[in-house]
Amino acid sequence: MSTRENRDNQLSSVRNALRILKSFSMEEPEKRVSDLSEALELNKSTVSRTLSTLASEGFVFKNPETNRYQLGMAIVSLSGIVNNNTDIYKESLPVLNELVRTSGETAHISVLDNYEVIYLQKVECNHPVRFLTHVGKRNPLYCTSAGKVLLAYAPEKVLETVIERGLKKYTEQTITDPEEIRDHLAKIKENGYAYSFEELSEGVNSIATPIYDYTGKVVSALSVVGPKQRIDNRKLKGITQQTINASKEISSRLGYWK
Amino acid sequence: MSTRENRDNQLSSVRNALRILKSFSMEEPEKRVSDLSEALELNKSTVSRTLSTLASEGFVFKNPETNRYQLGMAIVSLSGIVNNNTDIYKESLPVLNELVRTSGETAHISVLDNYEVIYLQKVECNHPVRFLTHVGKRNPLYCTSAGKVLLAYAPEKVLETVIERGLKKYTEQTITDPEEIRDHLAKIKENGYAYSFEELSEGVNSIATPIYDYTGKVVSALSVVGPKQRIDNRKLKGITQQTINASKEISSRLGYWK
DNA sequence: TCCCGTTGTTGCTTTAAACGCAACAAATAA
DNA sequence: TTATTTGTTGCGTTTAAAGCAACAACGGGA
Repeated sequence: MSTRENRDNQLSSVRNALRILKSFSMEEPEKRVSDLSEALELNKSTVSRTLSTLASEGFVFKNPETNRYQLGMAIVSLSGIVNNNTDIYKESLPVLNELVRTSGETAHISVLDNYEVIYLQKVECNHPVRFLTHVGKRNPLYCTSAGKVLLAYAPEKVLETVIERGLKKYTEQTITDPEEIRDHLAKIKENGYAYSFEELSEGVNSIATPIYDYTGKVVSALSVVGPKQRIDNRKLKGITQQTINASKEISSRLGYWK
Repeated sequence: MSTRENRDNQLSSVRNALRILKSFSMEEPEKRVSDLSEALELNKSTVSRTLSTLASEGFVFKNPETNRYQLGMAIVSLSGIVNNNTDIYKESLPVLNELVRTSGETAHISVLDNYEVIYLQKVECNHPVRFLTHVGKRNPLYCTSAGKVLLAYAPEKVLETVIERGLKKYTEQTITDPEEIRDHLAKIKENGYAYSFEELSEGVNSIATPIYDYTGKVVSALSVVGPKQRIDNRKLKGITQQTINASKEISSRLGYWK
């Protein structure tokens, strides 16, 4: 999990800028000054000047056709640096490709960040069902298979915080009882893999396993996601085993011996 | 090219924060407060407080082992949004894969940003020669094949600026004469493809072709890069044709009809 | 292991810079 | 076209960022 301390003693104009950047989303990739001004409760002029600064450094880009702002290429430059310095990123791609080939489903690598699961890498299968997830997407920890794996191996304190923040019921299957989650995570640690059967989205199942680094710490999760029609009882065992094998392969590439 | 105007009328603390983010690189992915303070000529306390703010929003991450700062996951989240809203990104992957399979060399998609070429996407070949480029990497426009393609089809003003900024001689083959570059780019536009024979790095050749969007504008370049031993006279014509075909395929997927 | 040099953070004061207001310009809608 | 909403900029006020310095916390070396 990342450091989110020191809420005080911070630079408010920088915070404004970062909040502006974060307010862009897959659904709303283009924003206007007024939108941001209203949403973030900042003065129009503050937003305008902040965007101007962000634009001058390439973090946002003013679309000359729509006159709206969108995220800029500086973001891409920086993400390339993050990726290349995340060992998991480098080592996992060939293994992911192979897993997608054998399982026939989309696979992801994800890590825990700020009490959420964030997808670092994705290899899509050929089936036309798409865009459930994307690189950079964040999801809750307690109702995705990858999130549950990460949560199961994370310090107890993380689970406490997740529970404190509330367990929202996304579907009929979402576990919202703190005690039930605790038992569930204990079992995941026992088994070495996690399932999510429609716990976040109706009709979507997934399987996840932990990835260890050379220190023996769980640093990320490998997950296979697909519609429940394809990830069904008949195929479950096979895909689970393939996922376990793949995560063992990635772990060993990261220097984990066991 | 992106907007880099309004050097005045900007928020200096935001600029500091963005400069700090940009100072991370592939070679130096971890930075200390003092490093940044010295490099950017900012007071230690300013850097410390800025980093603290960046950390609280997840843009940097304080490595608890080394006590150094590195780029954070918020960057990855945002880059996912940029990618998914760049049409080229979505449409090019399968074509790139096929091109890498047939040509046997690494292929990239790149765009022009701030008078540089930036690589948006990369599919690596199986050969063990690696890490010449990476997603997010920036290179000069005038001595890479992708850069020259983008430059050839960009407004004249861009070339003017590039020349004004100076044409650094990276190798014996780098073109540093403004008149020569003009003629060279004119020929590229005539041919519809560009070569770079060791113009940026000794021993590295590349081939690039333009990608058009539905408005008929060149929005990006497709390039194939490899060591000169493999991209030699014998193979050049074949790979050039494959690259042309692939870029036509991507262009048509973007709605370009011709 | 201990020590010393270097580094990171924080309180406080000064000063500079960010904010809000308002007016103008520009774009969009009617 | 006009009317209305939206984006930018100048200016004065006020807040907040920068700099200094002290302290704490590492880290390297003996």
